[in-house]
Amino acid sequence: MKGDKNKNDTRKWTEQEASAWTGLVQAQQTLIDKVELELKKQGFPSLGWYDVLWELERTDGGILRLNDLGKRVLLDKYNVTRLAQRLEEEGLVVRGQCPNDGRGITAAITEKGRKLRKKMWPVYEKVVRENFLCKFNSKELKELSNFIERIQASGLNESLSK
Amino acid sequence: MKGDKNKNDTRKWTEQEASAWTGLVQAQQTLIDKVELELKKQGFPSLGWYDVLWELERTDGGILRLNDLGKRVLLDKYNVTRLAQRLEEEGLVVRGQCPNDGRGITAAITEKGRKLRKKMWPVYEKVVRENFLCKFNSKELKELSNFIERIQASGLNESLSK
DNA sequence: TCCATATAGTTGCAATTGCAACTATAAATA
DNA sequence: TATTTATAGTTGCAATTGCAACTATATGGA
Repeated sequence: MKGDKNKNDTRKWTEQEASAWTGLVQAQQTLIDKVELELKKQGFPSLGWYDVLWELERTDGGILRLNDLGKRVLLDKYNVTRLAQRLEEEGLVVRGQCPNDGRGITAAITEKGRKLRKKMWPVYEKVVRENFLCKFNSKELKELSNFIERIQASGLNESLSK
Repeated sequence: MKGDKNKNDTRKWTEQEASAWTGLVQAQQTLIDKVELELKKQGFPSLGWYDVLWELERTDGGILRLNDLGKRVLLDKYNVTRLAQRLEEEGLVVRGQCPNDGRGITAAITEKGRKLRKKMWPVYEKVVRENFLCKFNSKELKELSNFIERIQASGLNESLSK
């Protein structure tokens, strides 16, 4: 552990590297912005709400612990707490005690929640299709997916906590 | 405009489509989260601050109008106003009147701003390299870039404003 | 069993973001 | 030139997010 300073040290990026990274960030951000804009334009809640409703709906029984929910939608726990609160205030979700674990709180999607999600879907799907999916054929989509999976595969030695 | 309802209408997504989209969103989010976490851990300001400083620094003269700045970092105008304020409070940027246009406000990076950005860079670059760049060789990176560019190429008929 | 530590969730407060209304200058046009 | 319309930026207020401290239950030993 001595003279290996420039092993993984700062380097100036190649054009390729810079464009891949900034492109990835900006493309995703722009897509998300478009989805959010369209949802709002049509009077729907944000994508964050959609994500939670969808994660619940796709789960057996439509119920999840806040903790699990948070992991799936990449939210910090304090934000899960509050989002669940807001969703409950709107009647889209019901909170309850977790049966096995005295610490656990569950969120279950309601009928109203399911209906709302279903109405939001076409709006969401249309934006993503027209701005993303439509640009790739099936083979390309697979290649892209493979690249992306590689990104997600955990890093060198990074902790995966969150 | 009559019976063309299901032309671009909602469809259920294929596995491929779903995984490409959610993968893209989650991968980018996870990467950004890691960068933010590491910056914070080392006592630096957020990525948003970095982006602004970098856009200024890479510009001739280190100066930009808030409007242009906002476009480059994908921020809404009211957020640019405020971010510029905060950066100025920290002495990282100086605001001024735009010479040509009476409405315009400029932001110029200061020496302190340049120094800070330079110190942040290795932290930022390390996270991106170890979690993203290192997973692709040069050829793959080029392919990925090409895919991403295709996403960015404006959609069917979308307005590009923002 | 008792204690230390880890995990789940909540909450107060500060910072940031989003929305809508507002001011001021520029540009277009009659 | 006078008038309308578009653009640049700001600001008050509400909603959301981030941080840190806190409560309560679980879990793993001594």
